[in-house]
Amino acid sequence: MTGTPPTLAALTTYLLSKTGKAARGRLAAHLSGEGLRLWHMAVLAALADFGPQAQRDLAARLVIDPSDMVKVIDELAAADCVERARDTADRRRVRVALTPAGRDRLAALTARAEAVQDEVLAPLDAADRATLHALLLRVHEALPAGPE
Amino acid sequence: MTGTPPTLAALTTYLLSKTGKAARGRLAAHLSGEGLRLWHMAVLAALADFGPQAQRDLAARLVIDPSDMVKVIDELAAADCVERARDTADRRRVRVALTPAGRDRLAALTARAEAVQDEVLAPLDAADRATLHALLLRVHEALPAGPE
DNA sequence: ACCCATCATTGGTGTCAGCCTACAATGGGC
DNA sequence: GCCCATTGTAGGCTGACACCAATGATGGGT
Repeated sequence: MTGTPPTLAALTTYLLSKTGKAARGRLAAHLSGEGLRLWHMAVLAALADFGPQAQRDLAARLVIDPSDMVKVIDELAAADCVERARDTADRRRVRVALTPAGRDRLAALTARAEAVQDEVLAPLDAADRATLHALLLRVHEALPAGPE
Repeated sequence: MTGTPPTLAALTTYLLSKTGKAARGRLAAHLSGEGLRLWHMAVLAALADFGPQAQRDLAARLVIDPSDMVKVIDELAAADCVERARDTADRRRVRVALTPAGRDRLAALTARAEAVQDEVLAPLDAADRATLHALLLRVHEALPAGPE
């Protein structure tokens, strides 16, 4: 079966959307096996890369609604991946920090993500993957921050 | 603000997912202005590329649930983009065909899609876009058909 | 001391995509 | 003629996602 209509396959954005969705879907499937969603991984990554943060700053950085961030942090805290502590200087703020367990969890998740990546990018050799990554990075950096 | 955590930006699949979502979102926004969704465009493209089809074959080709296909065709028919006709040989089947109006509509939509593409791929020159497209095409073709 | 802004939190809304069941009409094997 | 498979159709359910309003605690300016 010819599968995809050539009119669509000719659009780079279509391929981008389709392959991106495939990648996201696969990773999400793996994560849901552990009771996690993609936002959980994003939060863990942000904490690992940028250190402990006020909840609000985390939400702003990841461009997620603060009220949704609460739930994500709730679940991460329930899994001992994250610790909440009132900021002693400004007691309105809650400082969120990665626990050792959280760091391990993140390592395991990135390993899974790389496995998914190997699967999705199977037809490309190392050089191809590098150029693809570089191109996408340029596109991504030029994208406006928000979802729109 | 540093925006994206490096741990995530290092994953090609993350960039793929993010840029793909951006592209899809922008095009969807344009389409919704005309009361259409992405599936409508996909169906129009499939009809233009492969000719009139039984509804079931269309659904199988695009990997969409037949019951959802009904609604998409309903809306396309209401907009005079598509014609339904019972197959005279097998009266269970419905042959769906593109109308001239539908063909025009598709041309307008692909023009919009290319405009969105120009916007998203702004940081890349023509050569970069060509290599990106070629790489994505290889990845896409290697992807299994279904969503999983 | 007072007023307003900020922060985390709760809870609710709307949308959308994907999926699954039931059903009526039709076709085709036997 | 009978039984089962196929096709289009209708309807509803679910999970994810984004967004928004209200509230209680706190901070800080004046």
